[in-house]
Amino acid sequence: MGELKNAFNIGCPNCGLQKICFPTGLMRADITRLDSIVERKTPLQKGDHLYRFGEIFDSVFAIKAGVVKVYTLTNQGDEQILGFYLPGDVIGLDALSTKQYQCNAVALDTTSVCAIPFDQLETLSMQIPALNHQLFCLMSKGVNDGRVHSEILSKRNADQRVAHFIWSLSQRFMNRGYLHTEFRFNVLQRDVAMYLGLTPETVSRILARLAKDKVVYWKRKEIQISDLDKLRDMAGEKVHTREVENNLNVKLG
Amino acid sequence: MGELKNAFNIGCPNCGLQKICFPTGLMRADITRLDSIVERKTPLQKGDHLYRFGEIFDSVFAIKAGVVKVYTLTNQGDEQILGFYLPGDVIGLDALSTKQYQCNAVALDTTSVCAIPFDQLETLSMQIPALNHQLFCLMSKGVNDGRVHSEILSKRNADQRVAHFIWSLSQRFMNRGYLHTEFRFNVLQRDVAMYLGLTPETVSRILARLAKDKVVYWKRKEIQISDLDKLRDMAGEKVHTREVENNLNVKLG
DNA sequence: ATTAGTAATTGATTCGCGTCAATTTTCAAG
DNA sequence: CTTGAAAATTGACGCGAATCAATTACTAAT
Repeated sequence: MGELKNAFNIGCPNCGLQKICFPTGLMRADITRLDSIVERKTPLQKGDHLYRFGEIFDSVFAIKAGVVKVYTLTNQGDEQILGFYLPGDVIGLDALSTKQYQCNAVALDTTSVCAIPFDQLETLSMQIPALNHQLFCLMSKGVNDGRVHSEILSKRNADQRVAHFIWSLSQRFMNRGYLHTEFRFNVLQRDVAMYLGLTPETVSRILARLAKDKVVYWKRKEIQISDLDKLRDMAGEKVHTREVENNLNVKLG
Repeated sequence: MGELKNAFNIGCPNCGLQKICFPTGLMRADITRLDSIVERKTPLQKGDHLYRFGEIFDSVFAIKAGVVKVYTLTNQGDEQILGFYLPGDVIGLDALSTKQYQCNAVALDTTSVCAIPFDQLETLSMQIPALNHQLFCLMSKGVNDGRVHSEILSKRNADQRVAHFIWSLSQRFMNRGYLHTEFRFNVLQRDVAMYLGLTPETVSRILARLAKDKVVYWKRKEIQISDLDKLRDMAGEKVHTREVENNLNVKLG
């Protein structure tokens, strides 16, 4: 009982997510200082909101366990889903410029988060250059993630979108040190469809085809990837060769 | 001659873009310190690149005059256009997390920019909290702009996309204190089409209809908006009422 | 275990926008 | 001014994904 109660109460210095969360690149002493301002919340149940559009921005959130969906409502009333966030991800930083949350964030599963009051975080980051830099990096990554999403939406067809989604999900599980060919992902296909700018029917048909072709099996909350290479190819993911990048690396005189 | 030569050499303290660029919210003395690290470049010609994908990130750029297109190349080789940037906009901040520029940035018109070496900017921002905060805000805005773009791409049809593009462009000219119903915008319709995830043919047809309906005339580099309200409606832009926001403003217990 | 409500599946049909093709217009270089 | 290449325009046609509709499979609450 006591153990269970404290399970979600592990501090930053002992957290398994240090490599991908805030503390990346911080000294041990600095992690302790960061830890001192972190508020560890009791776990959220499925359907609970972390924040809603328009609320006064006070904290950013680091996810320790579970899944969080970030979305807005269009004026026609339908959801625009902007992302699904996993343990180690930090959300809420986009509210900064307006001092109000610009989106809604809801737990899709039992979810555990750390809340970090932003004014304290900002004060602390003025004293710890590495923390400040880390904050910049997190936001910079947020911009880039949005760009990838835009590219998916504007350039790829339905098959590529679904393939890319599963492939990139797999990569995220891998980066976190989890099994990346077989994992639990408790998100409705309906939500994935919306995220990809597709309808549930289209996603369902594509998943049926992926199963028939023995590439991916996605049933209920379980995803199993049988042919990761084929999946990457279908996703149209570029293989990063240093050559290509260097050829483009022509300086402006 | 001497005047012309110095026209692009105005310092931050006298720059007309203070309200929308970096100096927002800074004290006069701080602006002077910022000014001291700014490198004012000679104007770029149409087609010149500010930076290219993969180059080592060293500076962010504030645009003083002209237009800059930011884009990437997909593995199929076609352009993914991520935005058009106007005077007062700051670009390059997304390169931060990887230390390499993640996009290409090219001048579409004679363009004047300030380059700000990022290591110096970061050092200075550690000494000036307001500057650090402003940097956070700029990046936060970048994230939100990306989200708006994603929403356009995933939820709106071709007519709404084009209408929204012109309307939002108009708003940006307004915010900069320029004429917002009649202005010069030296960007190819082909590029706008790519940005909107459409083909040039589709954009051309829609512009023809907008002209027939006496809403917008876009010929060559000139845009003239005759019916801004109609345009906003067509764009499907939500009218921000405080009521709606407050209704959503339900705190999590 | 039963049941009601939500999600997923599958098929038939529709339609918005892309593709292809042919002119016309624009713009920069000589 | 001339000329050639790039951009924009306009029309005909086809396809991919949305929509509509009906059935089946889950899930959670009684």
